[in-house]
Order: sequence, then structure tokens, then C-alpha cells
Amino acid sequence: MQKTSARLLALLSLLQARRDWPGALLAERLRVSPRTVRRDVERLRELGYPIATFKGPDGGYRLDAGTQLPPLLFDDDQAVALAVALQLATTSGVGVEEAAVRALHTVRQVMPVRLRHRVDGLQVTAVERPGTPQVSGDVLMALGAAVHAREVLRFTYTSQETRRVEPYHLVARGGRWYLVAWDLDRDDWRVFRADRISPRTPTGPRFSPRQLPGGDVAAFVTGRFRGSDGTVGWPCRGEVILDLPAAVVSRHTHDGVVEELGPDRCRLVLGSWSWTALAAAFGRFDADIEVVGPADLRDAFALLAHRYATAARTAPTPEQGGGRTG
Amino acid sequence: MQKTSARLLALLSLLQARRDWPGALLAERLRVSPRTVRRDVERLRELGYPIATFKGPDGGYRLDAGTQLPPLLFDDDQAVALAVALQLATTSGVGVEEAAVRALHTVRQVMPVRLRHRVDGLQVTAVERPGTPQVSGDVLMALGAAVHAREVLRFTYTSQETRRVEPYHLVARGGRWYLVAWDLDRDDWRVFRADRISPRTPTGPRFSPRQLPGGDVAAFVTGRFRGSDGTVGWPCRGEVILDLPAAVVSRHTHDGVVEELGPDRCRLVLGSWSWTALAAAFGRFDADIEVVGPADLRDAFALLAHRYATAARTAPTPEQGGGRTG
DNA sequence: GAGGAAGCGGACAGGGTTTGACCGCTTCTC
DNA sequence: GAGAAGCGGTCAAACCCTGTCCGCTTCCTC
Repeated sequence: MQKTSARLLALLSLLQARRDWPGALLAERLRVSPRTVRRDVERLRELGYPIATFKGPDGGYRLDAGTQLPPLLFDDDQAVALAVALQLATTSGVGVEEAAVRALHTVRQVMPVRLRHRVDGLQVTAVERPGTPQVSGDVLMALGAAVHAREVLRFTYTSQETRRVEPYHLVARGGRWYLVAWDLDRDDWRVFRADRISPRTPTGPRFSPRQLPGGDVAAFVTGRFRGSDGTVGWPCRGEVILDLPAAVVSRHTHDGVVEELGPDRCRLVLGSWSWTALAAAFGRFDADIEVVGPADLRDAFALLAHRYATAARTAPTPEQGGGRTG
Repeated sequence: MQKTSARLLALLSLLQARRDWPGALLAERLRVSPRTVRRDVERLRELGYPIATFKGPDGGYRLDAGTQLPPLLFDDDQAVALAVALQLATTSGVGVEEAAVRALHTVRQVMPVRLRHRVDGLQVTAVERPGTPQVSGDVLMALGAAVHAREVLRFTYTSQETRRVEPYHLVARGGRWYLVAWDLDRDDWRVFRADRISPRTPTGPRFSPRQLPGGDVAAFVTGRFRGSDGTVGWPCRGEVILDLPAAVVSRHTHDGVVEELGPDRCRLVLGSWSWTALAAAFGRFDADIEVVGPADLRDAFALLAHRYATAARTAPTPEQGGGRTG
């Protein structure tokens, strides 16, 4: 058994996948002692692979990009990932369903039988969730290409205004696609919905990249959705104070901003498409509510109070079923 | 220097560089006996490399995959699908993130340059949406395998009850994973959340497949979510009548059951995790509410009416921002 | 500037692996 | 049917690989 060679190949594959690998983690993954990992790294270096190492915390090993690698093979995990990913792509919101099916089929063919079985055993039915807009693969390609080439992008947004932006990142989140870009006309960072973008050709000149505030795209986008601006995008938004720990509240809210005010007290900002809906949304937390504002929200609370009181007065129909767990 | 591993990698390179290699030549190049070459080839095969051999004169060894004429003939669409799917898999809710990255690298390697560029041009940042439970790849594999093998599956659900089911389909929907199965204990079709399943080994005997009502899994699952049984699974569920067209209501609800009662009147059944939350959920529709039942729901409406009235009486703080569109 | 986290690499013993040699068999082509 | 090429079993001896132990260095943080 050539455990060593296999491990060396696996090590290469791992080093490819991730920017920095601490030695201890690699040791765990490869099921050997850290000492052996060091030896393996040394071996690969002797074989000509440029593996850099960074000391100190956050250090680890890194395979320099642009390396000519031996043909690596799929391992079990990759097979599963392929099967899952490609079958899931059916609901990615990108028009690649059929291509994904074909790609899976193609890849399957170059797999060893064992992995092929693994893939075959994992048949997934992907069910589209209603309300997710579709992005065409071509648009996505165009956006991706502009990002990659660092070329100024011109596009029509929401089929009206034309924008000029420096595109930085293509982001997928919860079935939707976004383009993170610097808006040249407004001089600010913006997150555009990819499904509303119609790129115009040709793309503009190259730009020199700017620093994204915070540096981390994921954090930036998440921030746009739930950070201090997490509730923009809704026509109505308002703020209340709840007699609940912040932790409890944030467990039940996905799109608002929760701020701790005390052990059993927190501030909550939510957004919704109407004042009534917004007021109702605050009701889901079983706690007393103190409205901070705006006045529209207060009015909505008053309205709902009246409506709920009326509802509570309607005659009971006892035969209706109660709760039930499935 | 570990000769063996180095030689194995060298052998891979050689096989990659040239179409056919007679064993004797390889032996000479690698400075080992022909016997060792045969062993090396065997080793590579054990590692999964598809090395074909041709006997007779002009015979020799050939690496099937990874050569520049790979059987991996992706077209542009497949390349895009792979790139999208695998980068997206990061947020699939399955623990395959790193494996997906590696898989993408692996296929990338055996692609023609043009497609490789295409893949490289489409870099996606996948942002996880909070609140989506993770399913382990192993569990998914186990479920998939049982479905594939048509074997009765035993598992612990929500870490308490043990179930015996005939598994039929693995379904992904909106970032969550479900198992559609026939529950042997309750004698009925059920949809289980994969993240709550802990499969138990071994799986039971084979079963002969049943006909899924309706025949279409996608339709079946969608039906479970918004159809006649869409509200099971919640600890509390209740029913109201709204003064709104059914169409308007169903546009704003994804998990309840809407039934038309007239042009401007409909019945709505919803589920939630508490009576208060349930009552609040009904409030999001801007219309008068008539409670059908159960009594708990009515009480919750009364409670909320009082709470909302109190909230509406708190002193306004005018400087709070109003609505805004992004 | 002290402490700690992380990587480096020497030494060593025990145990598993690898190699070349030899050999008889099979398969394919001419 | 002969010859070329690959297949694979067996064996003993050489080889190497691994985990453990340990003292050093580097770099970050407090």
C-alpha cells in the first residue's frame, strides 16, 4: 500500500482548495502526526512544488498559484460535492439546468466505478422556490468576465437608468445574485441585483482596483442586508424596543438589526412592505413592545390593536383543530 | 528522498506527456526494473488513475484521463454550469464547501485552456444566509444510498423518536434538504427535514416501491409546503378568514393554505411556533380578520390587541426615520 | 518584553513496504 | 506458431516511513 503517495496527492489537492492550511489541521485531515505533515511538505518541495509557509498565528502552508500540478483525481468528498452541486444548480436561479445535468454526466464518466456509484446513489430532486428571479447564464458570464478583466461595466438597471460601474464581485446569496461594484456616477459602493442588470457592450476601459470597505466581500454584502443598513430596501421600516434578551430576538429574526440594551431588553429595527405588515412582524416576539418610531408605525400598531381586538371577539368555533407536531 | 512517491509522480507526468509508453521504456526512464514499473502502474490504478494497457507490439501504457485529449469534452455551457454550481455549493447547506472547491480545481485541470479561462472568469462569492441548518455530507450520502438501494431506513428524528421509513426522494428546496419517505409506523407519506435526521445503521431490508401520490416529487413536496398539509410541523396552527382576494393572500404567504371563499374573502391556515407568533403572522395582511379557531389563537389575538394598544400609546420620538426605498 | 502559538528539523527504534530476481502464463500481432 | 509484451506470484533483503521526543526559531499579542 502506498499510503504515502496517496497522502501526497491528497495534500496537493487540499493545498489547492484553500489559501492557508495550518499544519495541525492538515495533520488531522490526513490522519497523521504533524511531524509527518512537515515531512510531506518537505517531500513535495523536493519534488518541485512551491509550498510557502507562514509562521505565527494565522500561518500555515500555501501552494503558490500557477503551479503545474499532476493530474489529480476526485476523492469521495469531491464526488459528493459534484453530485450535490450540479443537481442543486437546477435551482441556482441561473439558466444552467440542462448544462449542469450534462456536466455531471460528463464528469461521471471519468470517475472510477466506486465514485460513480457514489454519485449515482445521491439523486437529488431540486425544487424551485417561488419568487426567485432568474439570471441568465450569459449575463452572469458577462458580469464575471468584467470583474475578472477589471473593466468598467455599463449596464441598464431595472430597464431604465444606465449605470457605469467598476465591478468587483459576483455574489450569490440565498438564491439571488448580486454584483458588488463601485458606482462611478454616484461615487459610492453599491450592490446590484444581477437579475435586473442588462449589460451593454462593449465594456469600458480598465480600472485600477479600489479597496472594498472592510476588505471582506461576504461581510460587506451581509452588512448591506442586515447591518446598520439591513433594513433598507423595504418601503417601510421602523424601530421598537422589546423586553427580551437580544439573543432570543436574533434567533427569530433574519433580516433585521438587533441591538442589546440590557440583559432583558433590546432594540430591533425591521423592514417590511407595509406599515401594517411591519407592526405585525414585531408581534411575533412574545414580549412587550415599545415603539420608537416612526409615527406611521405607531399608527399601524393602533390599527392592528383595533383589528386584533375585533378578531378576538368573533365567536369561537370549538371544533377547529389545535396544535400538532409532525 | 522517497523514491517511490517521486517515481509515481514522475510516472504520472510521463504518462501525461505522451500517448503510449512501452513498459521497458518506462523502466529505463525511471531507472527501475520492468517489474517495478508494472507495480507502479498497479499502484496508480489503485489510486484511481485509469491507465489502459495495450498488449502486443506497439503496446504500452496510456493514461486515459488528464491527457490533453481527455474524454472530458465540456462545452461552454457545461463549464459555466460547473463553475456556478461548485462555487455555489459553498452555501448548499451541505458540508462540502472545501470539497467543492477542490472538485472545481480538479476538473479545471483537465479542461482545454479556453474553457479554463471561462471558468476562471466566473468567480463567485457565495454568502451564507443565516438560519439555514447544515446537513452533513455523510448523512446526505446515507440517505441517498438508502433511496438508491431501496432499503428501509431507520433513523432518529429531532434526537428523540426513532422512525422506520421507506425512503424515496432526497429533495432540496430553498437551501433546506428533505427526505420524502413512507413512514412505516404511521402508514403515511412524510417529508422529513434532513438536518434533523440521524441515520442508524444498518439499513433494513429492501422494499418494493410504492406509488407516490401524484407521481411527481416536486409537486408533492411543494404541495406539502403550501398545499393542504402545509402547516403540519408547526406546534401551533390556526385558521382565519380574511377580507382579501385569495390571490393577494397567497402572494404573501409561502407556507400556509389559502382557500378562496369569494371575490374578496378567503380562508387562511398558517402554522407557527407560538400562538402569539401565529396571531402576529395573520396581521401582515392588511385586512380585517375573523378568527375561525382554535381558541388559543383567539386568546393570542386578544393578548396582541392589548400589547399593540399599549405600544401605540408610547410617546412618539419624531426624529426616527421613515420609509425609504433602495 | 514576556508568553504563546506555530513551524523546523534532528534523532531513534520498530515495523511495514519496496525492490529485484526468477518464473510460468496470457494475449496480441505478424 | 513464434515472438514481443504485459501479468502477477513468491521471497529475502534492503529500505523507508512513522510517531515520539525535544530543543529552536519566528512572529503575533498582550
